[in-house]
Amino acid sequence: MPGKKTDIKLSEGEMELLKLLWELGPSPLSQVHQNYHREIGYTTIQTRLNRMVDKGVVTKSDTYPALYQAVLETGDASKRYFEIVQNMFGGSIAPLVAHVAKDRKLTPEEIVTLKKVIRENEKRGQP
Amino acid sequence: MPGKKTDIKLSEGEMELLKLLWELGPSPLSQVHQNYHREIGYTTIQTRLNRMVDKGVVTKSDTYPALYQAVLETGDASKRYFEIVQNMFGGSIAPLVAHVAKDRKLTPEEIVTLKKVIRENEKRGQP
DNA sequence: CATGGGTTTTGACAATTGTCGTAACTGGCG
DNA sequence: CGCCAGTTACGACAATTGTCAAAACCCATG
Repeated sequence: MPGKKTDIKLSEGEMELLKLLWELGPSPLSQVHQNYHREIGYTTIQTRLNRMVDKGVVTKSDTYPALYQAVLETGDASKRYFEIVQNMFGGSIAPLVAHVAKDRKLTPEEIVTLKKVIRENEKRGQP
Repeated sequence: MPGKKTDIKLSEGEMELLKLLWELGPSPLSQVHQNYHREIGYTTIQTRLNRMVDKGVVTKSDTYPALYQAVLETGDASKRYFEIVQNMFGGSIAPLVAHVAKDRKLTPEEIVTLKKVIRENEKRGQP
């Protein structure tokens, strides 16, 4: 299938809003604005959000205070970011993980997840 | 000290070139151009590179075929990317790793590194 | 030293993004 | 119903980025 989501391009600022929408869930502009991490014009957020609607990564309800909602799933964005990281580290995420781990402790959950990932990967490697 | 590197902003395309410069080492434009992963105008690369020189992340020798060289270290960019990823996943890289592992098999080296990271992290956690 | 082929400089232009101001619109309330 | 505060639609503008063409330049070689 052509015209996949693959070619949508989001800027960092848009990613920021996407993340915020994930956290907040469907929200009216006012809420997104209030929860934005820094001082910024109301219509600025509006414009950004609307551009995202155009790109199809966010939907806007037709209710009165319209609700904006992320369409793109966390996984999709994950993917996009992975592409960036991939490009950066030549595909190896180990250095990145090492870097992260050096800066802050991994949570138990993360460790569990990582271990599982490794285990499954090894298993898949030697059938 | 103010005006730190912290505030330089590189686009994805610029990061791409930075990465290429790390791989190639100091290189003349022609080389950077030849090694670019896709069809693109010679002067396009040049413009991008020169803009990076303006930003101070790349130097350009004054020799005849001028050599471009990355100033920013791998670690710095790593850090920058980490910041993005951090912002994205709320700091947890586990999902990212999982995603990567799902798409392609991890190399033995990566597994070793990851395991080590986990081990050290656990150790640090329970002194 | 004149030439021809890479190299560099210039200048341009479109698309994207960040940022708003302001005008138009909607709904509840007095 | 008419008004006010909040919401939305429009449109504007600067900065950044991607992309190049064309002119100007430099130098080894004939």
